Amino acid sequence: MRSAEGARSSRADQADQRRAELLDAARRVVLERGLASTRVSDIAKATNVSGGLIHYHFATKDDLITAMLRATSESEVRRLREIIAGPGTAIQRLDRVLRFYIPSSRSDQSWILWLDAWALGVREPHVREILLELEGGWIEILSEVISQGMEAGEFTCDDPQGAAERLDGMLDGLVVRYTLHSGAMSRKRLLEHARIAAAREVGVDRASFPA
Amino acid sequence: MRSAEGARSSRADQADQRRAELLDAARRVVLERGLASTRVSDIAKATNVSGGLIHYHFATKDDLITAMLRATSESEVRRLREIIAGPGTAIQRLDRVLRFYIPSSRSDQSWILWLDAWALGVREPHVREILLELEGGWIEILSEVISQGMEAGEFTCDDPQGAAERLDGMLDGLVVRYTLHSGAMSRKRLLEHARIAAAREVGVDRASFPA
DNA sequence: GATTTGACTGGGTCGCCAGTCAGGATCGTT
DNA sequence: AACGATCCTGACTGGCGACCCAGTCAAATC
Repeated sequence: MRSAEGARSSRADQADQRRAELLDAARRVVLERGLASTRVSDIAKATNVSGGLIHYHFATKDDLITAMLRATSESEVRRLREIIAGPGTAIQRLDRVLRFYIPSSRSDQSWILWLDAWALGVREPHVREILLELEGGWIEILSEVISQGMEAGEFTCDDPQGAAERLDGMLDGLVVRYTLHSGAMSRKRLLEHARIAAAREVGVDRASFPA
Repeated sequence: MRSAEGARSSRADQADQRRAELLDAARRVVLERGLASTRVSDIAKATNVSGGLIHYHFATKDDLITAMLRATSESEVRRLREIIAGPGTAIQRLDRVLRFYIPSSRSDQSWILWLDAWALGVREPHVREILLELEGGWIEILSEVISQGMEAGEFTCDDPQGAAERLDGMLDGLVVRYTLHSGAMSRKRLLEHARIAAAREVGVDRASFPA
C-alpha cells in the first residue's frame, strides 16, 4: 500500500490504463473495419501488444466489445449532459444538442459503431441494455431541454417526453440515411430537417434558431 | 423449346424456382439467427438441400445474401405501391402506409433484417445501393401520397419531399427502438407518434385519422 | 536479496466454415 | 435408346481465428 504518489502508477492503475487503451483501440478498429471483420489480433496490433494480452484482460472477445460499447455510450451521455448544463437560452442549448447529434464531417464516422451495435443488440441482451441506456439518455436530455424552455417561457409543448421520442427517432433515422448515403442527404439538409421538426415540437418559429 | 405448358416447369424454371427457394430460406435463417451467425450450411439445411447446391446457384455467400436483400427490398416496395394504388381518401391511404411501416406483432421481426443490412451496407456498396433504393421507395411513396392529398384538397404542405424524408426518418428511428426495446416503445405508442407527426406535416388534425 | 505477484509474450491447438470437386441422377432432345 | 446438359450430392480441404498455456520479466513485498 505504498506509492500512492501522483505520476507513478500502481500495478492496478497500470492494468486499468491498459484496459482503457485496449477499449480505445477496439473502438478505432471496429470503426475502421466493421464489427464483422474485426479480429482480436487486429486490436492487439493497434495497441502494439501480443494477442495473448487481450485475453489476459478480457475473458472473451465479446467481453471486450461489450465493454467498449459501454464505455463509448457512457462517454457520449456525459458529453451530452455537459451541453445542456452549458450557458445560453433554451433554444440555443436545444440547437447545440441537435448539432451534437449530427456527425460534423465525413471523417466523423462514429455512427457506424451504433449501426453495428444495433445489429448486435438484436441477439445480445447486454448490448441491448447499453443501447437502451444510450437512447434513454438522448431522450431524457431532449425532454429536459424542452422542459427548461417551457419554464423559461420560450417553448410550448404539451408532451415533452413524446416530443423528445419523436425527435430522437427522426434524428436516428436521418443520421442512418446520412451515414449510409451521404450523397442523398447532406449535413445541411439534415440539420434543417432537425430544426424544422424541433421548432414545431416546441411551438416556436423555425427562424428562432441561431444562424 | 417445347413444354411451355402451365404447371410443368422447364429446366430454367426449375432453376429459377430453386433460386427463389434458396433466397426465401436465406431470409428466414438470417432473420432467425442473425447475419453474423448464419452459415451457408444453415440455409442448405433449411431448404433440405446439400451444401454444395448453394454454390451451384450462387457463386459466393455474399452473392446469396445480396440477392436475398435485393429480392426482399423489391417485394417490399411492390407491396407499398399496391397500398397507395388502393381505394380511399388520401389520409386513409397515408394511414395504411404508416401501419404497413410498423411491424404488426412481436413475431413479425422483418426489421431485424434491415438492421443487419445497415451494418453490412456500411462496407458493401452493393448492399448500400439496395438500401438506397428501398429507402428512396419509402420516401417516394410518402411524398406521393402527400401530393395526392394536396390535389384532393385534403392536405396542406409546402414541401412534400422534405416532409416525406422527415417522416421516413422518424419511422426508421422509432422502429429501431421498438424492435430492440419493445418494452420501451409499444406499437400503439409508435403508431400514435407516427400519426401526430404525419398530421402536422400535412396540415390536418390528428383526429382526422381513422380509428 | 529473496520471493511472490502480476503483466505480458508468442507459439500452438482445435474447431469451424466457405468453397471445391468428382461423380451420380434426372431431364430434354434427337 | 443414346447423349449431352443441367441439377444435385456429400466428402473433402485449406485457411483462419479465438482462446490456451508455458514461460519470461519486472515490479512489489518481505
